[in-house]
Amino acid sequence: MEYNFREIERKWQEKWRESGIYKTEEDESRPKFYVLDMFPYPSGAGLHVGHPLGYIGSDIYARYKRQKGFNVLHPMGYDAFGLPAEQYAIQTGQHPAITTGKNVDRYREQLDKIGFSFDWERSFKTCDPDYYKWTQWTFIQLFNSYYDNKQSKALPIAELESFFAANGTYGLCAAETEPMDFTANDWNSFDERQRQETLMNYRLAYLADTWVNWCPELGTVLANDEVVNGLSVRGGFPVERKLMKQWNLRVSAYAERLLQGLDTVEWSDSLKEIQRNWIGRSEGAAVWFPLAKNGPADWKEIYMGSVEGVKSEVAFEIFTTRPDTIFGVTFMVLCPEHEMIASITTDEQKDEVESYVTWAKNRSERERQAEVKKVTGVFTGAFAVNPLTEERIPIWVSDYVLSDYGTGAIMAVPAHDSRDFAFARHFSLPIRQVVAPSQDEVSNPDTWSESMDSKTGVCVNSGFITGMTVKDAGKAVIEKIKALGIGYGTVNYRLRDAIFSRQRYWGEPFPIYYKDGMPYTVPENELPVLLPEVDRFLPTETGEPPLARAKDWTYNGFQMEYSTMPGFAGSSAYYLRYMDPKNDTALVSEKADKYWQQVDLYVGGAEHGTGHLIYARFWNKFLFDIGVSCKDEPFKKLINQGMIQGRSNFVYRVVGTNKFVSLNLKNDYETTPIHVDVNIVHNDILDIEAFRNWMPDFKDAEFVLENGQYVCGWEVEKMSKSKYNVQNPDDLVERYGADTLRMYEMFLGPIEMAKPWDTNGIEGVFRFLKKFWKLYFDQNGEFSVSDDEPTKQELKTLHKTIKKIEDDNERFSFNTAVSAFMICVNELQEAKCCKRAILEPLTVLMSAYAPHIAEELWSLLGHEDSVVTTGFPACDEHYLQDDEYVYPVSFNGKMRLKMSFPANFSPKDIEPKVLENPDVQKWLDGKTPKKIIIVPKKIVNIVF
RNA sequence: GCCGAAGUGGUGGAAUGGUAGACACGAGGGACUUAAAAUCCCUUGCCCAUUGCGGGCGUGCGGGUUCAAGUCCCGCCUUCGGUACCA
Repeated sequence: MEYNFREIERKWQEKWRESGIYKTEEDESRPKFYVLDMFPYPSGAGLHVGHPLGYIGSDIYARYKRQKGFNVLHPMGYDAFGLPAEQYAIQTGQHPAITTGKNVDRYREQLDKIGFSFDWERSFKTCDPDYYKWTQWTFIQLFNSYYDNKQSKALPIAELESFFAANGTYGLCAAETEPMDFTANDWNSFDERQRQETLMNYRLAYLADTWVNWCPELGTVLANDEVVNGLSVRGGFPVERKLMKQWNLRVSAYAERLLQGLDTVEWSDSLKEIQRNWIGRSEGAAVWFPLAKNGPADWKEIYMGSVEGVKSEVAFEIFTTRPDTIFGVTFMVLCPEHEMIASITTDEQKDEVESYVTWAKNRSERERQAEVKKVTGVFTGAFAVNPLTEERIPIWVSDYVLSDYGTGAIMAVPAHDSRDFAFARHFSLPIRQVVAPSQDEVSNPDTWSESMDSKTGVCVNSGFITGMTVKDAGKAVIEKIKALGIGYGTVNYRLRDAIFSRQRYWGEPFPIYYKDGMPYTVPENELPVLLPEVDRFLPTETGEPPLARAKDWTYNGFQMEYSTMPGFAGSSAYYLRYMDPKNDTALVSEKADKYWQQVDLYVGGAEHGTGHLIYARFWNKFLFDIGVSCKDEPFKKLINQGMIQGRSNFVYRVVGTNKFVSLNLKNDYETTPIHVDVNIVHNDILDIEAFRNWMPDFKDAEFVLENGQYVCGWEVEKMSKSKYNVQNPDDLVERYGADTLRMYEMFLGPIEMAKPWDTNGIEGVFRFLKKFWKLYFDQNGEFSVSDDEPTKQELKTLHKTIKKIEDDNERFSFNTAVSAFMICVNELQEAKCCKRAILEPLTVLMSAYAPHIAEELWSLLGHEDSVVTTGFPACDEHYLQDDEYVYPVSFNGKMRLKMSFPANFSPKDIEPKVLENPDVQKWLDGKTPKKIIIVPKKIVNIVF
């Protein structure tokens, strides 16, 4: 019987569906294991071969874990809200829900063909109201929480209200948008509006005027991770900065926990490092620099008392990571957005400062980034006082200081910071060296070509810290400013709060309405707030988001929020929902959460390192704080499948003709390379007939062949339609079957490595499966398996394979596992082994990789049950032992000959036998060896 | 610039510090066949020798540690990913 993969795969996929064999339930009697793939955004283009790479890997692991006795949760769903469906809706008028539905059906169809063991009963889309109800619910909890820095956790906002009523802000230690200062009496006399505005400064989901990345083309704001090089990730449109009232999530409150948590998860070092950089923790000091309004004489009075006593109208708070260089400060710089600029600028400088600030604020992100090296700035005419040297220093404004990091104001130390250096040189400001490699290596900074940014060395020209190492001096300065009450040691993070509003239609509506201009939440029992219908998916004429078009978009007569939530809202807790997807009283029941705990293995692309994987961790930590999730970290182990790049093929057209010349002859002509559809090229040989039919232009093409064939060139590029290098898995499944595709995708290389997609080797895997199939059939094609006792050699082959597959599965080395199967089948074929005792366990091993063929053979072997419910075979090491072992014998490390000894020989027994060997004697040539190194079962090395 | 990962045949890639190139593709040769497909066998890192053997060189480059280095250490080069005025 032939290996008819089409029939076999159709048959078993149907059986699995009918029997619901992959349905999962909580089962206290078995240990659990949760394997999750990053769910896909169902785009119109369907799945390409890059998608299943991770899914196949996780499916193999899930099946392997089931065989090992685990109760495996392995769900799949869709990240269905998002821009492409909406852009399509704008162009065609078709509702995004319809487009999304169609795409989801197509994805499902494609996924089903590959034979995954997903529990589809747990599936959902993020745009399902039953699901986004809980996204909205979580938002309400965020709105009603603040972050307590002492306990390092989120607490109910009501507790903050009681705190204010009793203490005002005195002793408060909470994450905040900006510092506030009021007493209990103040609070108690506040009206409702003032209280709401105050609380907004602390809520974890808060509304605030925010400098945002505004993308006019998309008509929406974007988060930092959605903007690359000043262009939107989706569409590549320019992005500008704009001050807008936006919802934000106080992700920054969790910066330290997000950083610490990385030490507790099993992720790749590179991905952890990406997140650490994104969080960007830096230790340093905050220092108050007073304004020298009336000269140095009166500034000291300002400092009577504590830091709290310093009035921000007369002093600037700066952040520095180099307090040790404070004696080298020669000027200060404020960001153009700094609120004190207007009040300090002198009359003479007013016009110049105003025009600079206007210019700087209107510069687009892209312009700003393109001109990073260009130094711009303006002097305010005002001076500050360096609190340690009592010197007057000029205050400048420049856009190299960012408004949203630190305090938007810096002390400039041009000698030891490259940006300050460039600025000082450009505007001829003084540069003073305060750090040197050693006391006597001081030089004239005017002769320097760059600043000395090194954080090693000793302080010079630095008052009381002169002579100290940089490290000690930093500590000493912090002590000093603390004692003086003008500053303190502190930590700053690069991680910003996440902007949470999108002025788009196709997203979760906010459960928020406005009363007297203040936002209030819709009661939880009225969730979900359904996405309303609109006539068009565009902003209104007055520039309001599309939801403003909805009829009667109100709650009890109050206007609802017009923005919707961003894509990451729906993807931030979906892994929790899979634990209990049908629950309509909770995001996840306590019971389900206690059982499944967290994702044990998460598989997906590293491109989500600074987006989804930060947001989901934040979201989960919050849910942990409020008792919804029992684990602080959502994803215990993470595997990043490498990106699949495209492998493009080219034909070479002779310039000005319709003649195409084969790769190795092209140097004889003047040619232009043209992308050719990879689907009409096999092993780099062009299917000429198919090429002629591919495009009308090529109908009458002529060819210059080599050896009767047209050889195409190739290059690794991004997979894209325009490069004709997209391969969709359906074609391969149709041609070779799902089992071949599964094994081939694994065979390509290590799952974590980026690699070009290349079908050139798929024949080999297909041949292997045919060979595997043939082991079970005799020459006449009849199924024929013998019950004879296997030989020692056959048992060795089997158990070697069991051990190897187990090891490889555990370390996700699926490519070497496929090779191990090939070796095994080759050996069995050579031995003409068709014994049940060997083939049965092999079938079970194979079932994780090629489940359809394994099921078919399992049933032919006479089993009633399914192979996927059968346990992983045990390896008996006894069969792996050799009677005899071949030692490579080397001289001074160079291999010369091989000798075999009984496996149980000890080094002591081997040594004399080696020396007796005539070849060894020849090599020794009468000399006595200095040393003989014998590593059992490894090598004999003679040193002389 | 900074951070991270990786450089091995014509190609994808194997190698707990111990015979580098497993396994596969491709290529060349052969068997079967009227023929093709399918299948099977042999060769295949480079160079020299080739009647048989055999010998030399080889894991991006330069050093080092070791009896022994693709693997460990130091210094470079290249490629890919992340990030980028983050004070």
